[in-house]
Parts: sequence; C-alpha cells; structure tokens
Amino acid sequence: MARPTIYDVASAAGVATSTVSRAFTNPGRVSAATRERVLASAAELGYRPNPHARALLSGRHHTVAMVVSDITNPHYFELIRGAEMRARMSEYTLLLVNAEESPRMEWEQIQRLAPAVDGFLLAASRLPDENLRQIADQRPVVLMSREVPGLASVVLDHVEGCRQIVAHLTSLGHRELVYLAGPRNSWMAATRWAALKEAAEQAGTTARRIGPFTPKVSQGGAAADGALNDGASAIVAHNDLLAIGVIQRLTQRGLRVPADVSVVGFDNIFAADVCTPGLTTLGGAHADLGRVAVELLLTADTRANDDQPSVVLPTELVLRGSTGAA
Amino acid sequence: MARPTIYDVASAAGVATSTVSRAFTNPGRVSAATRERVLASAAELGYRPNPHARALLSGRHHTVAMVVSDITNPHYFELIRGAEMRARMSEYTLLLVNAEESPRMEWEQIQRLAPAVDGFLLAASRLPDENLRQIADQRPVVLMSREVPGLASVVLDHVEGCRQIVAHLTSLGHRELVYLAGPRNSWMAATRWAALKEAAEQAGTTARRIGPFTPKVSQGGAAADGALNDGASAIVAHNDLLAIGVIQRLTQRGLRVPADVSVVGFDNIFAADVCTPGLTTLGGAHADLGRVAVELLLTADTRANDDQPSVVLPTELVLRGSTGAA
DNA sequence: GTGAAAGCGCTAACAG
DNA sequence: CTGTTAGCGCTTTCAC
Repeated sequence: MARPTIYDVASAAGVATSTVSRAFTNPGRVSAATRERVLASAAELGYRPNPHARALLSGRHHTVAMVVSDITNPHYFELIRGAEMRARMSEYTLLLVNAEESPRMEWEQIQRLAPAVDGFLLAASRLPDENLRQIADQRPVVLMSREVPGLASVVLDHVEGCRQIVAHLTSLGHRELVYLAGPRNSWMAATRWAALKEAAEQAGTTARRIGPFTPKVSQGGAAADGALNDGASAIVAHNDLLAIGVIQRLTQRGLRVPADVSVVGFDNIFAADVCTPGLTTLGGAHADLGRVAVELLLTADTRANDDQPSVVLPTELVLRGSTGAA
Repeated sequence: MARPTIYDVASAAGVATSTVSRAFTNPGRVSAATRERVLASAAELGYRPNPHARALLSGRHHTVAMVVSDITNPHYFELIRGAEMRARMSEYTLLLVNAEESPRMEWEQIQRLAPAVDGFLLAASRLPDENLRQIADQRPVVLMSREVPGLASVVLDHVEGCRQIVAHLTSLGHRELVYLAGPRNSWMAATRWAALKEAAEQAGTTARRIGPFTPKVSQGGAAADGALNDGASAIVAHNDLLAIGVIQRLTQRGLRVPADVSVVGFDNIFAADVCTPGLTTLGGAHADLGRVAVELLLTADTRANDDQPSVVLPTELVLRGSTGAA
C-alpha cells in the first residue's frame, strides 16, 4: 500500500486534514481529546509526514548541507561528526557534500542544493570571498576554518597556535624553520603562513616558505626533499598528512627525526598518534568546531549581511616524538 | 527578491509553465527555438528548479541516504567517498547519517528519511534481518558489509580473506590463534569468526574467540590482556582500530610484535600503514564497495523482494611488520 | 476548537 | 509542438 497521508489519518480519525496537521505541528491549538484520537490513528496507519510537502510550503527543510573541500582528509572526520551530532540534536539532517578541492564543483553543488536546505556549513571552502557572499545572500552560511569579513565563521586560533609552535621550536634551539605550504587557494594555508611568519619574527627566528603542496602523504616526498634543500632544522607542514609523508621520506633518506630534523603538523589526526615517531602537531577540539558551526547556523540570524559572529576556538600543541633539540 | 519560479520564467519567455518544465526535463519534446528562449530567460532570472516541488510530484528525489553504524570509524571513509563519487556521477546527492552503533537510532533515522530519499545504503547495519526487510518493503535498499537473504548487498570476500590470514599465519608457524570479536550484534563480527574458525579447522590450527569488544583503540588494552591470557601466539583483531590498540598495549607490557606475538587486523585503514610496526591487515577496495553499492541502488530494481544481487568483492591481505614467525 | 479551501513549485495527462 | 488543467502532501488563512 502507498504511504498514508494526512487524508487517510483524517478520515480514520473522523476529522479534517487541517486538524491532523495541527495535531502534529501545533499541539496547543487542538483539544487534547481530538489530538489523542488523531495521534492514535496516525500511529495505527504508520503515518509519517512527507518532508517535501512540508518543505515546499513552509520553506523550512530541517536539513543543513555541509560542504567539505576534500572528504578523504581525515581532518574533517571530527568536524563532520561534531556537526552531525549537533544537527541531530535539533532533529536536523546533515547532508554531506564533497567538493574534491574543486571550486567549480563546490559552487555548482551549492547552487543545486540551495533551494533544498536551510543553510550551508562550508568547511575550508576554496571559493573566493565574493562567491561566498553571494551564497550568504541566498541562504544562511557558516564558514569553518575560513574567515570572510561579514560572514559567520568558526575557526581555531591559529595565531596563538603558531606562536606555540614557534615557542616550542625555539626553546629546542631551532633558529630556522621552513613551512611547507598548503594549496594555493586555501585560506588556511595563507593564514598559517602569515601567523607562523609573524610569530617567527617576534621570536627572532627565520621562517621560509616552500610549496604549495597538495596536503597528502604522497606529496611528502617532494616536500621533504625541498625542505632538506632549504637547510632548515625544523619543518612545519601544512597538515598532518603531509607531515607524515615528510617523516617517511626523511627516514627513507637516512635522516633521523627528530635528531636531524624536527617535524610539526597541523590537525592532530588519529594517525599522528600512531606513526613513528609520534607527530607533534597543533590540534584543537575539531568536533566542537563542527558542533559550534551548526549551533551558529541554527540559532543566529546568519542571513543578515553584517556583524556575523566569528567564533575562535583554542588550539593545543600536542607534543610527541617528532620534535627535539636542534 | 524571492527565488524565481517557472511562472516567472514562463511569462518572461512568453510560454506556458509546462513548456518551461519540458525544456528542462524533456528537451526533446520542445522545439529548439523555444527551448533556447526558455533557457535564456531562465538563466537571466537565475532560475533554479525547486527539488522539493519536483520530488513531491514525481516521487524521485535524486538523493540516497547512507546510514553508517559508526561514523568515527575510519574504515567507512573510503566507503563514503566511493559512494559519494558514484552518486554524484548520476547527479544524486548523498545524505550521510550516523547511527552511533544504536539500532534504535538507526531505525528512527531511516523511518524519518524514508519519504525523502530514493533509497538506502546501509553500512554494517546493526538492525535485525526482519527490520531490514521492512525497510526494503518501503524503499530500495543495498546492504554494505552485511548479507541478508533476499536483499541486495555488497561485501568483501571474508571467507577467502580469512583463509589467506590463516594460511599466512600457519606458514609462519603459528598453531594457535585467538580472535578478538567485534560488537555482539555485528553481522561482520559473526561472519569473520565463522570464516576464521572454518579456515583454521581446515588448516589443522586452533582458533579461539574472546570478546566481544567495542572496536576502538581504547579497547585494545583489555583485548590484548585477554589474548595474552589465552596464550595464543597470533592475534586476529576484529578491525584495525582494535589491532592498533592491542599492539600499543602489548608494547607497553614489554612484549615485542611480532617476535613474541603476531597481530592481524581488518580494513586496512590509513593508520595501519603508519603505525609501528606496520599492521598486517585484510584490506580490499573499499571505495569500490561504496561505488558498487550506489550502482546497485540506482540501476537494479532493488524494490522487489527476491533474488537481489549480492556482490562479493575480493580482499587482499596486506603484509606489514606486525606478523612474523611464531 | 475545528473545517473548508487556497495554494507552495512543479509535472503529467489531455487536448489542441 | 505547446497550452490548459489537475493535482503531489501539507500548512495556513479564514470562517464558523
């Protein structure tokens, strides 16, 4: 049999469809008695409201889309998990979309989904600021690991985090460090480099940048070779994946980590804890980041185009075996 | 301004709404000239079809829901990625849902989503066969890493895989092995144990089972202690996460892997390659598994209740440092 | 407190 | 080849 509708429930309960509708969405405006009756027939028939019909009329879909620039990056797992949990707490569905590092693909997916979701969570978006603003004009948007003036965002405190990295490295005696840059159009890559350079200058240390590199383990080889060529005693990689690749290549070339070279990553992914040596990395409560982002999307009026909240979450430098005295 | 509808496009192009509709969904049944005109006005107005309205009428949503029993398990990442890619190839959206190992939560989410999606991908479902059949009565369903008579499914060939594991271990001289079981209501856990036991018997080896254990790194401690107590020289853990936890605990207790004990996992997650020693594990093309599952869901008539295709994909035993001579 | 009726945006007959 | 006309399932005025 076809899925029952409010009409079926209405006739079963001997009331009008509008009463059935109210019994579900506006319990206060129906007498307790009829409400009981309606709910009973509904349960008996196995009635479930059709989300599309509801959305068509109300414009609310109880769905948020999370667009991730590269779903294969373990870094996002915690973000996704946090977002998913918070969304479900409010009975929202999380729609996951992978942009595969392609701005064009990201844009198209967003445009396609725009009429069907209540808002967007954009994780490490590769889109230019202007496009992001256009999207925010249509739907509420919360940026994750990305800041754009005027738009709501949640990020980790990389300025402070990079200061911690530099402090840690200089305390170990390192005087020159090289940063292995992330993708060219990554805001995060630019931010990390700026913060690192700034922190290095204040600490009287030299920081150079090479790259960009695609932040994958497989790129660690090229990155490591470049870094060695640079001659620095400490390497700060754009993320843990790249850092792990670097360590592998270094070891392969007969160098010892951290005796010969120290390596630092970003994100504190699971593998950072199990690789050898353990990877010193700048972590943070990524699940919280996902949680807060959904919170913002659901509660704040992210539609308005000014003074959106920008939440900055603390980082923590997780010390493991990959860093040591220069 | 509110989002333009087909009415806006129709009046702008000087045609009827149905013509606009056809221009988009049935290009062949409109003259090239009018089609051009419609598309031009649509583009000018920035018109986008409303998926809800379309779904309400047609019953097709171009969306498939993938329900994952525990999204924090890295094993699923590849599945998700493969499914996402295949879905997008057909312009389908992947809706990701986390069941957090709770059958009740899984059931509720599925019921809620049923009217809004074209089908379900159920990864390692914790639901009893009967519930799964009920779901399949409502919507097309493809099971991943789970088999139920009469339902479509995609699984890795664990029978052959376990044979490979046992062959590998016996060739190294191991005569007793212990299996650290996964969750109680996990079909995969039962399947692996059955296949392992069978293969062990045929090889003239002893296999015992202890557990169940929640397949997380944190449970590796208890699992390792239990295994040591058992006295076996080789440990086969329900998955890589558990195996890694076991190795950590073993090392902590002063044992050497693989000199004192060999450890084998399942899934070949990323961390298995970077931990020390590298983890010997039964892998397979997990992305393919996701890909094939979506393929099945989209092409096969999974609605009918008999003779559904059950695809079995090959496994590969990835040898790393965690296994050695007894 | 409850019912009748009008749509939300779109598609699918059915005519022409 | 194109226009007219019903709805899809639900919510929401507006009466009663």
